[in-house]
Amino acid sequence: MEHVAADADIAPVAALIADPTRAAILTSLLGGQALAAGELARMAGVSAATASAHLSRLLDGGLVAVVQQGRHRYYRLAGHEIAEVLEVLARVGGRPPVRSLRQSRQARMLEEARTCYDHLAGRAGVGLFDRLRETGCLAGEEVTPEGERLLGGLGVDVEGARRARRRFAPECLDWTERRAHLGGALGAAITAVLFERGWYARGPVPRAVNVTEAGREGLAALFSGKELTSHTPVT
Amino acid sequence: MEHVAADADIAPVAALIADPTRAAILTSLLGGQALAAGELARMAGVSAATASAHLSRLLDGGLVAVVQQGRHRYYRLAGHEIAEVLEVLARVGGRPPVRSLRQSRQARMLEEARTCYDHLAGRAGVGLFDRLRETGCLAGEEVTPEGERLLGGLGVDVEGARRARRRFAPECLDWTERRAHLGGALGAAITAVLFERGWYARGPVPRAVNVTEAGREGLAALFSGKELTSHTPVT
DNA sequence: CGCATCCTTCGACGTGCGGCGAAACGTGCT
DNA sequence: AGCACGTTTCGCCGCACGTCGAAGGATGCG
Repeated sequence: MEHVAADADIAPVAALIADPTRAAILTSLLGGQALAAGELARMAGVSAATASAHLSRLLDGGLVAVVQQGRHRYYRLAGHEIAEVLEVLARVGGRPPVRSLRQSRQARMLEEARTCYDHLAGRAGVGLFDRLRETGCLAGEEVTPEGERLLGGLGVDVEGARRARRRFAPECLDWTERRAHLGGALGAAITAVLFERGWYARGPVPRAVNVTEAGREGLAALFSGKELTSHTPVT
Repeated sequence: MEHVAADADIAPVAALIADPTRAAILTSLLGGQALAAGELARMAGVSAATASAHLSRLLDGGLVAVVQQGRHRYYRLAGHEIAEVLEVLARVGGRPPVRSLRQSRQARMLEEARTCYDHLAGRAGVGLFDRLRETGCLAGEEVTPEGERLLGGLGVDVEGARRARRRFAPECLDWTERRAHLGGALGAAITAVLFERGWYARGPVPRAVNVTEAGREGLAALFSGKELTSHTPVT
């Protein structure tokens, strides 16, 4: 390299992400939750030994951080910049193959609404998140009294989610929308209710979901200030 | 992989960047200029055969694009998203040690005005391109009679550029501005004149250039409707 | 204490991939 | 046509790395 700015070596970092198993581990961690080494091994579909080796490399590569808790070791992404890298990488990685019509239809469905781990993502996911914020149901990582009333009326066990071992209401980066949607225990609880009520239904494509007619109406009513079971106006 | 996001495979893209030689090639291309295969081989410090293999993989990985010109094959990054990936990757891989003041100053200089292969790029480059379009000197890939008069008065050999083997007046994507500037034979011819007249001067940093006082005045006069040598008003 | 669980280290195996030289291909120059 | 040059293709070699089973610490529970 003679003339060009001697930039940072990007190769080592890229190499860490380049392995499919490590990539699976990292994307599993993208939700923001810290996961135990064993869980990550299962998710990536490799033995514990293999996962351990990968986590070791990711660790001293500075891509993940670890917290020991009892006999578990919980790994998480080392910072939001790491999530950024994965996001932008996914964007170009997803592109180039000029997908078939069938695939592009599926891709559009996934962009519209899908499950991310166990909560809602895509346009539907960030939309829901935005509305919860706008209406003052969510403030930071906490549910306001107002939100507690609205979600409780829906049938969401907010208290149960709060007691769960996972993080309560973390933001989860959405790669198709480049914005946050609701993850964690609360995101999962809400999503579960949406399915129970039949407001969302799983589609033919693996992670794709569709809003039902009932869901459209229910959500509109929910955020237009009407209670669901009773008729007491809000605010 | 059973439940977790099977989003876009980031691993294959990362793998393409993971090799030091390919990383060197890609960062060499980050300047925006299209470089010949042989040049890239020299820069990366490998044989032509090796570089060719890498370029081939980068090509069908969709990271670079190629333009054949005579017996040369000029490679460039496939798009601004690729540049983005490299930047972000460099951000986390590169020692967070914030760039020195000296380096950030250099970076700003490059954003303002630089040479892209042999023509003007950066804010100055796209600005010049915009003005040529606005004033009706350029229409598509052609120079209008009006443009011919203006450029001819400047001292640009438009006819010579038109006879050149390279493309006459292609748009060249500018990474820092994310917009087009003027490349090709005409872009090079104009840039050459700007240097001859002393309107632009090369700076201490490799590809950086600076507009001179004479250049500021000359360009202002040029586009305000005044001829340079004669005094015949335009339009 | 002793056992179970979780995680890591060790040793060994297979393969994938980057490297080069030589030859083939295509294009421009005379 | 013939030569020169840039680029790609073709073998071939060697190393690095991902994989696993088994053994070796840790830690928590009864």
